[in-house]
Amino acid sequence: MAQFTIKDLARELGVSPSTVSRALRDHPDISDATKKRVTALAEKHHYHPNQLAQSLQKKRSSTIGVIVPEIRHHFFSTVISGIEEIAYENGYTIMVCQSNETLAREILNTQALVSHRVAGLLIAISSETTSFDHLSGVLKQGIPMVQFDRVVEELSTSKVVVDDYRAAYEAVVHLVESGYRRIGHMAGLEGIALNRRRFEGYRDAMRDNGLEVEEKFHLHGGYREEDGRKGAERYLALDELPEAILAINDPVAVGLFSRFKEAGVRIPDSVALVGFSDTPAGALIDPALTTVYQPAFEMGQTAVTLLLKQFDAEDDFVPETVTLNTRLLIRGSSHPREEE
Amino acid sequence: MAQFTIKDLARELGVSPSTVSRALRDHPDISDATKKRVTALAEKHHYHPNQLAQSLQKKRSSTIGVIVPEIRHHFFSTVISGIEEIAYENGYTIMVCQSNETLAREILNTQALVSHRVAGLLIAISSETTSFDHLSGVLKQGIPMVQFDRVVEELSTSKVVVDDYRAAYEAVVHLVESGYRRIGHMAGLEGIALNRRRFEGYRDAMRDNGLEVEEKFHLHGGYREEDGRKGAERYLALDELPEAILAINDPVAVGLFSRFKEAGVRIPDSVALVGFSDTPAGALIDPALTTVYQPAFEMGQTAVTLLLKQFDAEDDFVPETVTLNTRLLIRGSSHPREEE
DNA sequence: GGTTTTTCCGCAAACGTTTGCGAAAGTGTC
DNA sequence: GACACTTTCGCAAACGTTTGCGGAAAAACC
Repeated sequence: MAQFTIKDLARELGVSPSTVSRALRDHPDISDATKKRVTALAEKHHYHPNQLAQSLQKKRSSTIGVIVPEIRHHFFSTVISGIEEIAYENGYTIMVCQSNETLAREILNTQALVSHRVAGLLIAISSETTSFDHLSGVLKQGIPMVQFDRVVEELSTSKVVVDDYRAAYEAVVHLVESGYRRIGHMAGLEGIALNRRRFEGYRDAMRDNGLEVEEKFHLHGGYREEDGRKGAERYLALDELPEAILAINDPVAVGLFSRFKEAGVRIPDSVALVGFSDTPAGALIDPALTTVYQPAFEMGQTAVTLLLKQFDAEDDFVPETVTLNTRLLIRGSSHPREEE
Repeated sequence: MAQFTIKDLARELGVSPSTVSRALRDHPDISDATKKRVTALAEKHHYHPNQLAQSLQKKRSSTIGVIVPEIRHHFFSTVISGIEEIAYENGYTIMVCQSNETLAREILNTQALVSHRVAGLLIAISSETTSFDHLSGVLKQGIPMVQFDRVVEELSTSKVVVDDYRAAYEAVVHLVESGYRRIGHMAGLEGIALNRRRFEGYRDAMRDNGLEVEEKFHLHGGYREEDGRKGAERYLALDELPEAILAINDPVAVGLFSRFKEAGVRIPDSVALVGFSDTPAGALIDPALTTVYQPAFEMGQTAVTLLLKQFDAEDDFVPETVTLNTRLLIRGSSHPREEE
């Protein structure tokens, strides 16, 4: 009924628990004969070691903690998928928490994971996270940590990011080459490094092409489709629309798209759109959304890999930042402008 | 540097570990004075109990295991989100595994979670899962389990499902009322209860409306968009197309949609489409996809709730099956047929 | 002031492992 | 047959908790 333990095996075999333990771990001190007896019985009873006891004793668990803003967002669930994949291959299981984009929950999440003595922590911070005490706390406890996607630069950890600056820059160049000049930017919240980098890419690309950033076309908002719709409202309330908009991500772009469409604004004839991160939805809207593809699955894989590397390094470890390549997927929503 | 323990607190305060433990848990045997001293110091050192040790000692962990076919699928990541939400509120953290739709990994997943001595298990089985020894094994170990979405009827556990039969039935009725008669069904794999129930709903609705199920319009395939595209190929290879197709889920419907669109088949004029489960993509394609909305988030919430209920029940527990309501979202892809 | 009761706390065992150390056999050497 | 090794195993402590039990001191009773 209950769980089978080493002691039970030991009793049944008439040996000591330590012998069973060593036999199972193939310790040279144990004779082949008893090893066979032990493994046979273990097999028979479907014995699996209690990871809790094992972790406690070894002071090292086989669990990796993951904190993301929202599990159900396509980008993050894909990252998690990638994380699980590699973690699984290396004998780790993952504990997943979501901060719901709030700092308070993020703090509680980290505490919970520390309490569970995870071997390491993978995190993409919430949009509210501007103080990092909870994270440096984790580091101080000696728990390895890797940040991905949304990272705080100040913290000395490994990081996996994409080159947001370059991605945004290239997206704008593409728009310019397609004939769009008055290009707006529907940005995320201010103060977030990722948003700032994308803005800078946008700004510099504009400047380098002799174009001016028109402040009225530069809005701030959240990360969801709903925020995109709200943004569209604000654009519609202006006396004129930009020729193109670079959105902070795909959901926002889709929000802009659907609200614009309702309002009778034609895409891309009246307003061209470019998003970030290739959600499946983007490929299906009509016209399809031009977007910066971000390798979410690979990002998850890379994050764990860096963490595992840190596990092995122990002493001579130096944080590493991996920048993954983005790819601009050019589709209908930024179709070259017909000359007029 | 390392983790702070009860012993450290005890030493620093000059009391015994047991006193610290009791003080932290507000045991009446401890005086208010020492309770204050203990909690103050614990606060100061950011002490958090080691869950591993706690679980080991209490023989009861605060972790809930979750196994889904694929984390990155919208439906499942939404379910997981719902699970995490309620689990979090009740002081549980979740361990997430994906079976990648294979039985082999599902078995390893269950073993890993049993090894971690999860308090309970939530599972949606893989499409390969036709033998259940690994699951009955879990039950035999005394670990409570709740199945959701894809369930195996034979197992005596609580379940959360939607009424697939009725949902499919209603979808077909809607198509019939919209003027479609020769209705095909792009089904999932055979042998899966869920697929069978949807098929039966489809079949009975056809029969009750005096229509015939035409076998050539009844195809089997997987769950992904790609499978939908393959299905479309097979439909296109027929000498004629059905007037409408009920797809096993949204990704498949979207796959049908995009392949049909490429082939110049007009939706819904030539072929009407109905999907299952309301992925965001469905709302965005043009025409938007008529679909059976499945309350994924709520399904996750309900599953944990049932599990928690079972935790409390202990002795007098009887498995319970909750059937959540679906809702047919009628959109453009099944627009009433113009009379000819 | 003696007895009983109450208050407060510590000892020790336990949860299921792992591991250093020591000890009992067996093996080999001269 | 004495000695030194080698092989094979068990004892016991430890990981960080919790908890039954008992005991010392304080409080309460007559």
